[in-house]
Amino acid sequence: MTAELSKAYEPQNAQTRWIRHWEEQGYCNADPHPDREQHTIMIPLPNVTGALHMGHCLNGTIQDLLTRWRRMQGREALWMPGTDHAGIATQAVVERRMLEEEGITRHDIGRDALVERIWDWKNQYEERILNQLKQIGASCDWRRVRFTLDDVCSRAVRRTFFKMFCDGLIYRGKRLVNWDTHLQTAVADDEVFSEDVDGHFWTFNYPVVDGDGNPTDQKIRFSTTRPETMLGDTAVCVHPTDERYTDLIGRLVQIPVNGRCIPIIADALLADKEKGTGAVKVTPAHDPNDYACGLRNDLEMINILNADGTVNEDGGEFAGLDRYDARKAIISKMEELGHYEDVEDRKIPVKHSDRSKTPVEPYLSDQWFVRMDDLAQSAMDAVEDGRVKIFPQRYKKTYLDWLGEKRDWCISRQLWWGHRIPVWSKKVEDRAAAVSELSEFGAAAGEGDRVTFSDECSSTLAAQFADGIMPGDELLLACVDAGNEEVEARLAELGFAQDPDVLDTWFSSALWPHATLGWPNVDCNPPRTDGGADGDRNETLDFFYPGSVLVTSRDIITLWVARMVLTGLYNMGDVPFKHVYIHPKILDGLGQTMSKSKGNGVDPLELIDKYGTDAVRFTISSLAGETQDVRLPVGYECPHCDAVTPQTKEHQEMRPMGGATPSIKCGKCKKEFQFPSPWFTPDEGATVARIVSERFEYGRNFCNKLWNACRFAFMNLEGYTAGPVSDDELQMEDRWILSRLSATADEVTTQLQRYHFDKATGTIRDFTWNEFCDWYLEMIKPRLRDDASRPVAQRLLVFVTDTLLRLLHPFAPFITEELWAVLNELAPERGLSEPQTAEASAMVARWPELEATQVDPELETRFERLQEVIVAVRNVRAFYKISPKQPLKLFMRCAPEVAEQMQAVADQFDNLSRTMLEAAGVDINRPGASGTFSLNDAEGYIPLEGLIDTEAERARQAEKREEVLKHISGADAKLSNENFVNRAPEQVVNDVRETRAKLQTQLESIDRMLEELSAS
RNA sequence: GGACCUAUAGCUCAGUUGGCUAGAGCGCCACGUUGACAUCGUGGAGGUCACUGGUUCAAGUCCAGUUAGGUCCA
Repeated sequence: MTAELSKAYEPQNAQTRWIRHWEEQGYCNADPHPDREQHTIMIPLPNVTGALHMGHCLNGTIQDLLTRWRRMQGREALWMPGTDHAGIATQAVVERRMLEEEGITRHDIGRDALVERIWDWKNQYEERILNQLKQIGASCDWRRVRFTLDDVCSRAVRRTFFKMFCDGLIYRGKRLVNWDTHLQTAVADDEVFSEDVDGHFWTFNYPVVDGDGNPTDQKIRFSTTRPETMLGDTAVCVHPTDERYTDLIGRLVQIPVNGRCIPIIADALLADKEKGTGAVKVTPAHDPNDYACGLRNDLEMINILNADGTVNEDGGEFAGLDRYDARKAIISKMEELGHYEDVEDRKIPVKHSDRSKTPVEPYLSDQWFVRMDDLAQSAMDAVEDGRVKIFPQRYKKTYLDWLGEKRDWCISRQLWWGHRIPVWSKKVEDRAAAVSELSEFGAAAGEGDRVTFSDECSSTLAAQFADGIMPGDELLLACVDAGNEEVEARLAELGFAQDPDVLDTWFSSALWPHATLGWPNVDCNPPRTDGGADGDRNETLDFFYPGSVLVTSRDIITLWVARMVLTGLYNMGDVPFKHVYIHPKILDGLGQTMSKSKGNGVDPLELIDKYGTDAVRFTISSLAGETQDVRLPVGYECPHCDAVTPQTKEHQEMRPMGGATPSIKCGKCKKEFQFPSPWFTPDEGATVARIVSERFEYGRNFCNKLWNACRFAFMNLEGYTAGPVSDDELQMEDRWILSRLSATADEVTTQLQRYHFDKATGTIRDFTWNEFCDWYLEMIKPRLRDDASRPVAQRLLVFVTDTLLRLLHPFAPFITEELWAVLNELAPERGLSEPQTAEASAMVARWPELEATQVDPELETRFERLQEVIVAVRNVRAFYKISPKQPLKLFMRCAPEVAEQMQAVADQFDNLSRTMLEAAGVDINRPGASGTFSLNDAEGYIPLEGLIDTEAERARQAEKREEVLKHISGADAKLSNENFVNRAPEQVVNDVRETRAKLQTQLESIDRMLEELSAS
């Protein structure tokens, strides 16, 4: 039976079919299987703000590669999929869209309506993201898809919060945050970027007053870029050793615009004698440095802003003004009062919110915190003692440095989208009355700031007293565990109000590795399909936790990896994963990180459409090693003429202006076309360019090569029978390919274990292309045409193809399945020693573990000599422009044992270079008019009567001679250096001597040839 | 300000613990198409390993500094 494959692999069709097939067969599913080793990967949950880009594609490809590889090794391999709600990012995207398209803000529609809109957005993008993952071939257990805001994850969040609250790890406190006045929320430090803007540097003075507030004749000068903060100044600060001001320290100044008197203090950390006047105003509630200074010097902290950036009631006559209007008003007031001195233009670095792109204000507000000291320490210990290993190792430092700071974790966000903080609070008039009010939930008692409950209630409710927002106020905070809606309702009836804030997204993502497996529930989701049942333990969690490896990018080592370790240890008592592989980041052609927010993200489906999934995966894995970044220039393929326009920054930033969808003019055919962008959707029916990237031709070409190698093999399997092949039936090329195949399988396995995907990919590509295709297939062609030798050649061919497809499956799942299916038809039974029926699908085939004894270095060396001779002959042929079809004769001068080897493979000289080996031995001399070549231990002559160009040949050899001489002098320099000979390891010295000898042989044979050429 | 990374062929990148004549893919040049593959084959050209010092018998590789770029944390 023979089958003829199409001339080229058609990816799209195969992809659709196999995705469906895998899902139907349930190959991607993983269930507890106590007699098997487990392999667990938790996806670094992509957020639902937008579609995945090539960075995610790299991330996903690697996880799938590992999962498929481990599955083939017989592990119960779980890859858990899901997405992240990404609190602020998603809310910001939806709000921005809403404003752009409808001109409304969240305050126009209210909390519930906004949240509903965000759920719609989430549903849309979750679907798109999961589809993208499926299209890249992700073999996730799709039954287990989780979302950080779903019921299962929410329960884990509630339980963790409750547990931490009970353990005293959660507290409420004031903190200077980056306040986004547009979105009216705090944004984290990593959600802020700094940008230089044109600003001003004003100089003012404050009059020094006496104890009664009466002016003296002194004044103190200072400069500021934000005059409006004057309203919140609570000190003026100078350097303690600044002689200009020594006598003023401890005196008072009056703020002219509101009349408040504030002290002049000395603080070496804040004031700088060299800068400006040496004096600075201090606004602790509105500047990070001033805040620190305020804490050091116990200064009053006056908040002068409302959440929307307008001046609050503490601003007196300026109350209600926007901060920038207030700035103008204050400047003119100061001028009017005679305290204005000077202004200069200056570039000022201003922090902007990454979410709204508006300037943030440092803002003092109430926030919730997790105490990090012990938690952080536990996570540091886990990495220090190797329970968690980070690859590449250098990232260990990033992790430890960050955790080492043990900064308390601010977990509250003033948003509407996220896990609502499960705390209800009420103002307290009388502690005893407040405690007794809670007694209806179970015997309650006050103990310091904490309220304790009797046992039956302690798993439901926890409470503590805390300071309220206004000075002197006291609050009772009640935290409720999940699943106690009746308690929540009753608290509301008692006048308790739930905290309006939501939790930081990372709080829920930190729980991902155990929450997705069902913690703290005992029933697992989905239910077991193997007839087993979970009893009072969650077997799924028990079996799959802890995970094997986390695959992620370096920028979230601190945000996420560290926190997962810490919550894993806290909730589960064990680390969430044993290994962390940090992969390179994908940069665009301009060297910037590819990101959802920059608009330079390339949808992998674009490239998959052009090159096929396997090509994209293969290329991507060839890029993933220990390096930090990978540059991926892309271009737009003109839909009219196919010319490629490289993507520029302008393209990335183009947005619809005045309603018109942006387009690009092709440089070649001058026609316009639209293009895909994260910022907008091209017009219906418009001609849209495809995104392409030359780099993926690497993978596409490889797939084509593999396809055609198999096509060739399949065309030659007519009459194939399975059967054992004994050692003495093997030809030299068979032994060689088996040796190389074993070495390759071993190397690929080793490199995968090390997370060196680039090397694994390179190894298997080199084998396939440079060894299997270039040499082995060529060498067995004559045998496949010959009835007597065909059966064994076919068995070898089938065996090597089979092994190759297994090795390639994790890298290129679709094409290998496609080829595997055909191979199964043509040669269902295969194997060299004991042929067996092959597995139904490559995905569930066993990973090759070949005998190391098949690696035969001595044979490989002999084979290399054969290759060298053939290349040398081809070289001569090319040099003299002799047609590949014209037969040549070859004479070789070499040692007897080499001659013997050459004679043994003489057929292959004919097969591979159309050359008859006429004679070989020590006494061979150059026939007249011959082309020549010299190798380390042999020289060859090819009679070229009538074709030889003596001058050209002499020049060619002379050039070669120069090169050899250069290397000889290099070797001589070493060998004549006594220090080298005496101090370098013997092995190294011997190697150089050996090289020197080979070079000498080469030189001698070149000289002899030159001599003969001169004679002829 | 602190930390990490990168700089090797025209382009994108490999190059273990220092040690044989620094490699690959793409691109380029020449030749080649009736039998697996032009998404290909054969052959070839192309590099002062960013710069300056240092350590060493020996440096692309180690150390210090400089320059340029990227990133994280303040």
